[in-house]
Amino acid sequence: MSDVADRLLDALRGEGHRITAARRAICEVIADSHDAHLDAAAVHDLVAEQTGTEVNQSTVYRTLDALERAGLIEHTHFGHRAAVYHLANDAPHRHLVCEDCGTTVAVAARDLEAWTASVRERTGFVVEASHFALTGRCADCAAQVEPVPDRQ
Amino acid sequence: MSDVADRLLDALRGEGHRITAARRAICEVIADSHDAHLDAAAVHDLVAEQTGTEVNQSTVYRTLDALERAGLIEHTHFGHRAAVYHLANDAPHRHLVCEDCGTTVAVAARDLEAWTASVRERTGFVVEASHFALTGRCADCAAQVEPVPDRQ
DNA sequence: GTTACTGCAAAGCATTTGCATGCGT
DNA sequence: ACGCATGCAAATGCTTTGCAGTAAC
Repeated sequence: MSDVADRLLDALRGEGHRITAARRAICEVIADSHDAHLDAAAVHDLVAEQTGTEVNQSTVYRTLDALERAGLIEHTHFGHRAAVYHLANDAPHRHLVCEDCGTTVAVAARDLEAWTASVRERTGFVVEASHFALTGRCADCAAQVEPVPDRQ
Repeated sequence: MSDVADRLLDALRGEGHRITAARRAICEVIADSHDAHLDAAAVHDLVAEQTGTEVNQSTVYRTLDALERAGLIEHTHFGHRAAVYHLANDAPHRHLVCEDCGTTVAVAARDLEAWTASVRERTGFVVEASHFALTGRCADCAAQVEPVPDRQ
């Protein structure tokens, strides 16, 4: 269907993997989901919904793993919830997750660069902030905790 | 024993909680551990080692939870590993965890403030970066991946 | 015809919870 | 004596894994 799905499948094939109905279906869902952030359960459900293929959850995990090893997708941990997957070529961004309501906000990766660069210089540590989301409180929830937030 | 442990116990008592042998032992371990970062299993084991009291793991969790609700300790998630606990009055800092070897590095909280302030201004989101560690690669592991890291 | 992929079920890990007993107050 | 705190075991949620059958190459 979508050329994105084909690109994923071609890449898998290129790594010597076999193309199966399950993988085709999973790649289609991933390709269609665009910038949505799906967890493994969501991928499983969407595969059933969109393609009519019933794929075992283990297979979903294994396929997502294969796609990730191939550098095609990446996963991010949103707080305590299940890991979410997205295409690797999305615009680099960091995720902020509200600990109260679960709302997520994306911010451009670049804004953090000054800080990560200085950390790297001082400690040698290379921060890869995209794998784990940053947590905190969204505007609404922060307002509830602190009704009249001073602009500091 | 330590006055820190007594402070913890007093605070618990002040909140209407009962002081038991288990809580006394757990507070002693927490107080002694100072700036170490212990997970629930480590607390459990240290309690047995240091105080000779065999406390059930559930009790450890429940006591740590009580201490946290009272604002006496805080917990942080280090990557995929179990949550670690530390006294709440430690110097504010952020944790960097190496995804390869697990090494942790602490950096002062202040350095991130410029970024969190700008995020708050633009999106209203209040970043609380201490609850989840930031991940990446420590100097050694980064060097292995990229033998001659250019200083960018 | 290989052997990678799949489904299934079970295990893993950190953490939580229901319930009956026991101990602090 | 009242009821919170404990131990125990089971349940939870996400993810991984062992195994035998099946299908892709």
